[in-house]
Amino acid sequence: MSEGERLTELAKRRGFFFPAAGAYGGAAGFWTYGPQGAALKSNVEEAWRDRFVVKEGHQEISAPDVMPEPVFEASGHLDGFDDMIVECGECGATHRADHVVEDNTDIEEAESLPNEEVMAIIADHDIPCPSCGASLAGEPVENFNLMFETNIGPGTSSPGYLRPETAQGIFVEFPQLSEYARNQLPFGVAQIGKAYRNEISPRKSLVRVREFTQAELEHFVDPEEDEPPLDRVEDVVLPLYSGESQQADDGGQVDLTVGEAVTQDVVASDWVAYYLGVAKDWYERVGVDMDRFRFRQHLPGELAHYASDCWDAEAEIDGDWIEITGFAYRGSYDLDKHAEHSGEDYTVFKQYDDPVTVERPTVDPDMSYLGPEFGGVAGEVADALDALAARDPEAFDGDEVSVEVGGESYTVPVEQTNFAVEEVTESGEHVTPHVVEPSFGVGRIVYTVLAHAYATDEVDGEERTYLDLPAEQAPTTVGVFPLMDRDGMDDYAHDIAGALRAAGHSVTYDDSGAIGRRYRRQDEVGTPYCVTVDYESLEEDTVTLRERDSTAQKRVSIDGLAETLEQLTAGETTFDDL
RNA sequence: GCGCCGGUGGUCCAGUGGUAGGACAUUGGCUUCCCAAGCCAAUAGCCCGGGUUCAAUUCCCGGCCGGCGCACCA
Repeated sequence: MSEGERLTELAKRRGFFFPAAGAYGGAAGFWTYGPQGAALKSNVEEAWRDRFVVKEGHQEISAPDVMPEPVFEASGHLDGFDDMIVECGECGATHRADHVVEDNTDIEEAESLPNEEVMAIIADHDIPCPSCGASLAGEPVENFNLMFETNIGPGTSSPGYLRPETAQGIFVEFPQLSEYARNQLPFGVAQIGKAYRNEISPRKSLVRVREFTQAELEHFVDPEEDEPPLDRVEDVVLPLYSGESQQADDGGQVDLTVGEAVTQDVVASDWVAYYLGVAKDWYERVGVDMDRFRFRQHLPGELAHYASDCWDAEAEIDGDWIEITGFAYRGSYDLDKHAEHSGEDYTVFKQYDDPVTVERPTVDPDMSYLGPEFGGVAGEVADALDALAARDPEAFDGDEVSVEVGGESYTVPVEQTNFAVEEVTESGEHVTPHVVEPSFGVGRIVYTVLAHAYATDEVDGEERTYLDLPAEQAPTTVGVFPLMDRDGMDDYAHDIAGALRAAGHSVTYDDSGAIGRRYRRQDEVGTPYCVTVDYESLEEDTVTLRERDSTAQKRVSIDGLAETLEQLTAGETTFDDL
């Protein structure tokens, strides 16, 4: 059985995750997290929040899942997510229409052409189906959009879309968010939420799904000035698989510290390098096996439209590397787009320490001259003069100056332009922040953590399955059992379970079946500790504390039991030291 | 979306043109004072629709779901 298969089996049996709406046949790409899975996922999210929001001093928001169409016009998802598809009438295979055109003609960027035109090109060139060779001429070219569409309110006049990434919810609100950050760069805004993509074919359980949870951070920085606090992570070792290595015949993964990766320019962006370092430690914390983990650089052809450099965190399962996080330097792409489409201001005003005085060439053309002289183009001539002054002030050195408007040359006496060089005092400038984006796929991380935690060993000649989840992530912290369900041991155990719950622990009480069976149940859901009440407990107020991974037991006092568990799960003490 | 394979209690499987059986799990009881023990009992299933047939879980067609390959993965 593959790792994936045995995990899927355990996940369903123990309540981690299973296909949604199975009673109605299910819907591909949708999964329900059961009690254990929801708890694990929530713990992973909480650990992310702790590290990427709280510890970094960032802010978290929660934007809607549905946004109106213009948001996605601006973000590029309406076009970029919209694939042109042509279906072969012979074999039924579907192909990217723009791709078959590009592959069979000299035409580039066929995606930007209208569907009818692409269809005509296919017919003109009699392009064959890549699968079966039959002609695709005459087959309709249609759109397939990966976004789920809906209508906002009654009717269809106001289309909306389920967001295909949570990021746009942050970008679009930048003007407000900047205000809350007192317009001071840098600042980071995070969001944990659902995103939706109508994938053509969902695969591999939680890996490729149609509804998923993202944990994204958009760190807005001043590209001129802001530097990441690299000293905090410079010694973190990164397993890097660079684009260069991927393309080399004998290339492989190279371990470099964050500091080395930056000085050797393996990771181009210091900001990306910083977050690779932060993230590496975080993956280890939540239970990703570092022997099955790497950072892989996107190849040039793989880069998204907005990214200048991008690294993925990947985890290995069943021999496949799956992307669990993307680290992208998005530049000012997103804010520029929203500024352009919305007409709102997506910049911050950066005030200089000292105002600077600059010499600025200006013109103030005498329109009472230009008007009669040039008629309808007078305004354009004036604009051209203005632009020329900024570009080439020396053009105004002579008696006359010429500009071109609409292919015609217009000559104006310099005297009439009122050319001057003024001293202007500037107190600052408008800056469009650049964005550093670590984007985590929570479900994939949960899946990876489970796959990597899956372990078997032998206890008293019997095979045992357990999840060696980090205590912090485990759905349940402690199982509490009465050795026998009688003689007051049950009451005593109930009291302990109640006290531990009151102290904030996640507790499972179980009095069913033999004690060994109960241990194994908890092993399979990764519960790190079990407490058992026996006859001795009733007289001496002690219990046995059992550790999951070693199955070792120690007798401890019930006084301070909650604190002991707290220290164990926080890693402040070890079981061996008890 | 195309192709191949598959879909039987919660899980893993066996089996059959006359509506099914095991193992594990679950629940109750007995037993048992620390690692899935034993005994008794109970609960629980043929993915959906259509067709062929006296009769379909079984054969055929379509759908849905899953795995794999191709394509896709901004």
